[in-house]
Amino acid sequence: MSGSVNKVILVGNLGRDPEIRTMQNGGKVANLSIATSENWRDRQTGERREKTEWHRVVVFDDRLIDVIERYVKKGAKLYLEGQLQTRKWSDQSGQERYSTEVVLQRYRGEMTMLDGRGGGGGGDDFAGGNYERDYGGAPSGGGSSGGGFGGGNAPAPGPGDLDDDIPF
Amino acid sequence: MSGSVNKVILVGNLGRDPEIRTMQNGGKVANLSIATSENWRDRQTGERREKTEWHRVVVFDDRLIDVIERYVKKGAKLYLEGQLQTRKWSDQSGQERYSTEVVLQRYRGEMTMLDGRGGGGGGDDFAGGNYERDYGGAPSGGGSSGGGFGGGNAPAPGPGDLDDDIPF
Amino acid sequence: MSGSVNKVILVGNLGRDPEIRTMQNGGKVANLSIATSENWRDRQTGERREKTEWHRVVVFDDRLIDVIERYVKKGAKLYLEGQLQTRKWSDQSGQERYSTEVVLQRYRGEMTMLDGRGGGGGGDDFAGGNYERDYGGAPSGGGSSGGGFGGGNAPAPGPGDLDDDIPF
Amino acid sequence: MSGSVNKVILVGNLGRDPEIRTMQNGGKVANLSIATSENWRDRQTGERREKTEWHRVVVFDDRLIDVIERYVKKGAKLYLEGQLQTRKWSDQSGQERYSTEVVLQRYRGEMTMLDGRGGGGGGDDFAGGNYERDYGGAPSGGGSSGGGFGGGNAPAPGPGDLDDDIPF
DNA sequence: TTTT
DNA sequence: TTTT
Repeated sequence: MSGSVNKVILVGNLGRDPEIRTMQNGGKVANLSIATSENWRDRQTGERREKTEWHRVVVFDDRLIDVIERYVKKGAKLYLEGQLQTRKWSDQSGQERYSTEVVLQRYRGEMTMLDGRGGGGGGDDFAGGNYERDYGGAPSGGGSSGGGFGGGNAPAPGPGDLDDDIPF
Repeated sequence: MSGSVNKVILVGNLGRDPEIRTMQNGGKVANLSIATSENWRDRQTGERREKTEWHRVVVFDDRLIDVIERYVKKGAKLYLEGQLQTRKWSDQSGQERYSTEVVLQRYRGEMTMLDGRGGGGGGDDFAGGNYERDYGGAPSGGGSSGGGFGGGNAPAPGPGDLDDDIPF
Repeated sequence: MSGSVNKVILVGNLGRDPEIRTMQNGGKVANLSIATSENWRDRQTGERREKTEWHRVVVFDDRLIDVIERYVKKGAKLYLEGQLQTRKWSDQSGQERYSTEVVLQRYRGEMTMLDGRGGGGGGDDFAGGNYERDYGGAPSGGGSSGGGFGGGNAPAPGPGDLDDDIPF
Repeated sequence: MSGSVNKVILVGNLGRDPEIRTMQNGGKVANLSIATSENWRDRQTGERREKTEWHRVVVFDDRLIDVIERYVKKGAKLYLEGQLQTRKWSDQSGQERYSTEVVLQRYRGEMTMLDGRGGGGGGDDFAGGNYERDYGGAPSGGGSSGGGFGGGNAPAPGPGDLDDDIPF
């Protein structure tokens, strides 16, 4: 189908350490179990209640997996963006089962660490967060610049040279 | 847990008409089956391929369900925003099964119709789309207004009085 | 227009304490200045670079503002979800100026605190994050439940009773 | 900063044809003007009101610009995902001005056409929507597969072979 | 102005 | 300037 979007955004904490395996083709897969929860006051009883939801997350992006291996542990708080996928599998008795996962693939998912962790180790090429934004190349060309829409846009200032003094 | 986010955004088409039921408590539930898909060219074979993903969507918001009943049919293209929920149930043989759904609840979900449909049937209080933004009350208070951040913000212009002539 | 979506999602840190004012109508407004940034390695020079973007955020939701007043300080990391709005104003010389802001209104915005802070000050009815999910009422009715789609959905288990033992 | 997210999601219609220019470096830039709006009933007067918001969108991704050149015209409905950027410029009188835009860069933005248009012309490599998902390569490896989390995940079924018969 |  |  054309014209579709399939996007999941999660912020939550890992319930256990990531599980990382190598596939036959040499690629890696990381499985994460992440919890989100919500609190509310019960209208009837006035009591405070909480409901936790657990999400299966599967990462197929080797660069993200590098970061996961180095920095992501049980308890870590993550921002994750991926796609919903339901896959069929057969249980031990041969019955068809379905499992729905949040899948992160290269260029189709993002991961950002939200606690201070990371950065600790000598990892030169990863400074403690937001790996996704680091895939290479300048993030921009950024400057559409120029004044009016359709006016002569400027040369392309490049990131880092224009927004350090916004007055608010 | 505090500090969590659980959000799903889907744009896709309904694979069948919505199924709407009334619960014991009088509330309604709508079940939608929505497809998203992606296309890509296979690097090996050079062939074009497509993969369709089906999503179970459950709506608990009576206002959205009103709209669904009136305007949403098989084939309709929708923007949906909800939360991931996995629930346990027992199959006929007593085995535990899990099902993951995208759940829209009041104030915790959005639905917008993306084809021209709707609006057709004299519906005064719904003009063909974006029901979510219609929950009542002015959408704004809108005007933070005033010039500088922290400067004296103005009275609150209210929606509709300021953006009809943006020069781009 | 029908069929439109206007959504901004930010995760970043406050560059200064929130500014909160009371409007003529008695409602409150909070102004936040939040930074996001991205890092990348320059392909030419091989140097690491960073670009910071500052965002004006305006909150019109008194419940969120209560939380902000109590818990949100300079340096705090927040998840914010709101809408883009551009408003016109006149500078001291009478010139028309435009300012674009991320606006959070009630039921049309979310805020979640992402650092351990909050919860500190005896606040019984707010436990350190995710205020948005706390607007009242059970978050669910949650249980579509039942087995098959269209099958007889169950009574509505309610949050909190089903997902503490998902086996993954 | 590490740990930040800067994301804008828009669904709306183009108010005019895209403006496409070639930069000095040979890259292209597309400027789009897209409208979103919301409707609500005024609580005081009971009247229906509508507020339209206009957004400046700047696209730096040549692949998306190819699609825009071929298929995107005034009136087109689009799903767009990009980042907020505010840039400084000087007006004719030398005054500093700021302009906030939604910027789509390669691998950091998405665009999906939401009306039936496109696909018309012989465009073999683009079938009428969702260009973003077409960047190349299989979208997956898709199959984490296997039964349990941490259990031996299967070979990687690949997209397209498993979900045409999900029973809901 | 934040943060790492 | 769009769209309904």
